Amino acid sequence: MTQAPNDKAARLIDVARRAEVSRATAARALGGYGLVTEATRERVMAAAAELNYRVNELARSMRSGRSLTIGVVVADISNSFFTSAIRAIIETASGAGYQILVLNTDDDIEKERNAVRVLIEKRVDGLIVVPASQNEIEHLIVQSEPEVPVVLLDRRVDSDEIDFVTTDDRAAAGEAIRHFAAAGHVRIGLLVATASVEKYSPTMPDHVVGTVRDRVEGAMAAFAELELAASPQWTRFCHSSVEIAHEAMTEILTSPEPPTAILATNEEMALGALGAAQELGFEISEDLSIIAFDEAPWTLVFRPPLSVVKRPVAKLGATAVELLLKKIEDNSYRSSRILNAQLVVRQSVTAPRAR
Amino acid sequence: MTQAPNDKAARLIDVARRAEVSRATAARALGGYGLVTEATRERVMAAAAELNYRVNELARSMRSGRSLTIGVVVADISNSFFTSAIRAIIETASGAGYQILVLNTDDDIEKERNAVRVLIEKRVDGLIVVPASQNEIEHLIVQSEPEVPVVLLDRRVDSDEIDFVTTDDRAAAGEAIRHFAAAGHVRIGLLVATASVEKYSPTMPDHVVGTVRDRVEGAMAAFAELELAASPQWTRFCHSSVEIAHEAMTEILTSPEPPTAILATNEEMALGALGAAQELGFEISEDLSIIAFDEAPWTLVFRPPLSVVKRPVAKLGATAVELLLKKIEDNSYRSSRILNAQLVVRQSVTAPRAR
DNA sequence: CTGAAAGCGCTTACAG
DNA sequence: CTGAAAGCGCTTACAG
Repeated sequence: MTQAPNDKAARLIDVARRAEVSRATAARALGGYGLVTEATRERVMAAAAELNYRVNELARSMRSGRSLTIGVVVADISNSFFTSAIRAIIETASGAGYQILVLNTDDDIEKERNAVRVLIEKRVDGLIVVPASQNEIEHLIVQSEPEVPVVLLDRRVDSDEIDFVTTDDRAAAGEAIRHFAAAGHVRIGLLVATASVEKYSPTMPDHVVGTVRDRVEGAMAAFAELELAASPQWTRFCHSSVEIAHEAMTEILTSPEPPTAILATNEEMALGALGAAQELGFEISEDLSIIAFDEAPWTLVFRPPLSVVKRPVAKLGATAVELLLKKIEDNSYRSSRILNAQLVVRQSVTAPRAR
Repeated sequence: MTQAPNDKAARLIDVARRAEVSRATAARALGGYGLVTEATRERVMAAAAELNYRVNELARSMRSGRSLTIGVVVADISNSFFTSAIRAIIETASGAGYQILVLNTDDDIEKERNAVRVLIEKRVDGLIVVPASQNEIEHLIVQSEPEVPVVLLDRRVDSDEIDFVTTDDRAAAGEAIRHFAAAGHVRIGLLVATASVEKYSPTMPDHVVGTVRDRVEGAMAAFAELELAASPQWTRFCHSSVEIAHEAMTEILTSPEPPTAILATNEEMALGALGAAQELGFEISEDLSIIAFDEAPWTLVFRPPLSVVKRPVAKLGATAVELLLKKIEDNSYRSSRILNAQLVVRQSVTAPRAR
């Protein structure tokens, strides 16, 4: 009777030998499928336990053609919004027996391409991607035959060929602007995070992802509707980093006629805006009202508590996984979701100080 | 001449046939090893490109016995400290050709056991773990034959058998306490995060991880040295959540003789402490001085800017990977690291208000 | 320089 | 109810 060699992990065949059955029978007993007598099953289980047998999922995946692994390509793992999404993704996926391979791109399209390639080589069953660019998306479409299902998270692009899960940021941005206007603001600025620019710029760069465009257009539509001016003087498109947002905000606030309110489209923008404003001696809400996208945990504890656009981040992540799993089941399945975002009014917006 | 079937991914054999060579030759050309004539190599590369060939890493891993994957089991992916560590882990690992499988445990020991089992079944080459418990660590030691190398991140346990990378939190906690004392504080409280308690408790639970003990002992040693009382009245051991820290802090601050200073051992504790203090009308620094572990991005923008114990989080993550890779190379390699932490003095500590 | 063949550890039709 | 055998897609000694 052969024992498992001591220096190697026990294999199915070691278990089978110890239980004195064939590999097929051992596999059936262990897998809990097919027909096995109770006595045989117990013998196999005992042998497996004694040998501390762990199935080799690599081999299983080879055979079955499914790796039970989902690749997640995220633009910015430092951002707490994406972290929360990843948390939900991990939870939902592991509930369905899938594990998560995470790659970070820092919004670099080259890293994104590379990440997708690596994940496909690892034979992930599907991909959840927060894309860096609106137009450089070939690697997300034609990646391989057979197609690996892809769902975009948070950001959508203009291709009909890729499904996405995002929030209604157009409406949310409009609501934020209307909230500022209702408080009496007429000079309202935008600090917009986008991967499409190196540092920052007063005009919208080409090829920003749909989500960024939505936010800007939502704001612009509200400006038009309220007959408010939207001056490039008050707006900056920034690479998503606190430092760059800080610089951009400093420029805005030191301009001749600075805005009295600012909409920051993510956590980094908010942190940069707040840092710059405080550095220049602006009191938040009295001198500068602010609304930030995403309910980062600190926004509640900040004084004054920040009014935020709250997006259902856990649901976003969970929905992306659910959609992806359906696409994995049925490769012709197509569906995208737009979840509602909601303005949470706290205390960072007040009437502008009389001049 | 056979073509790759249209509905399936091209395999090595499809490339080989198209280039009219054997699989062995195609593999050598593609892999860039062994001997191949330039002409053959080009033919193979061309065929691979035409068929959009992607090597199947699953098969490669089976054959080579290395999955080029590292498993990361993290206790709390919402905590920005761990997120930053993961970021560094991903970066360092992918630089060395390894990918990262991330599982989250919410500090639940059962989830941790399960995570380790799943990762071993996926045949990860090594494991980086932020362990939930000090004593329930069998699953980290005897997990399988041959042993899968493990490096603990941030938290260490008392076993000599497991390597770890952590920071010198004993010294850091002592320094924080001395800083409070130097400002004139005599009633100093501790808000200590630990997975070893359901909600919160004034006494140290059994089996807290070494890192937690270090922080407490570092503080206690400083108290003794300074001849300061350490009252359980001012201290709570909390499950690592903002809500629970908030509750615990409320209890502390509403006690007859509340502390004038508080050391919060992570981001959640800090957020909870701040929330509770503000809710009760305590001015931060005037009524309650505070030092928090870890330099979360918001601590700089908070008013007053928070004094923090800054730990080299990126280096922690990178070092864990480096150490793990060495252990993967040489399974007898043993090494642990304790990196320096540093008190960053900002403005959240001032003299206690005269009573 | 190139190819035939074995083998990594599984699962699953097929036969009995 | 159980087993012998093929095959998933690679790589690598071995032979030529």
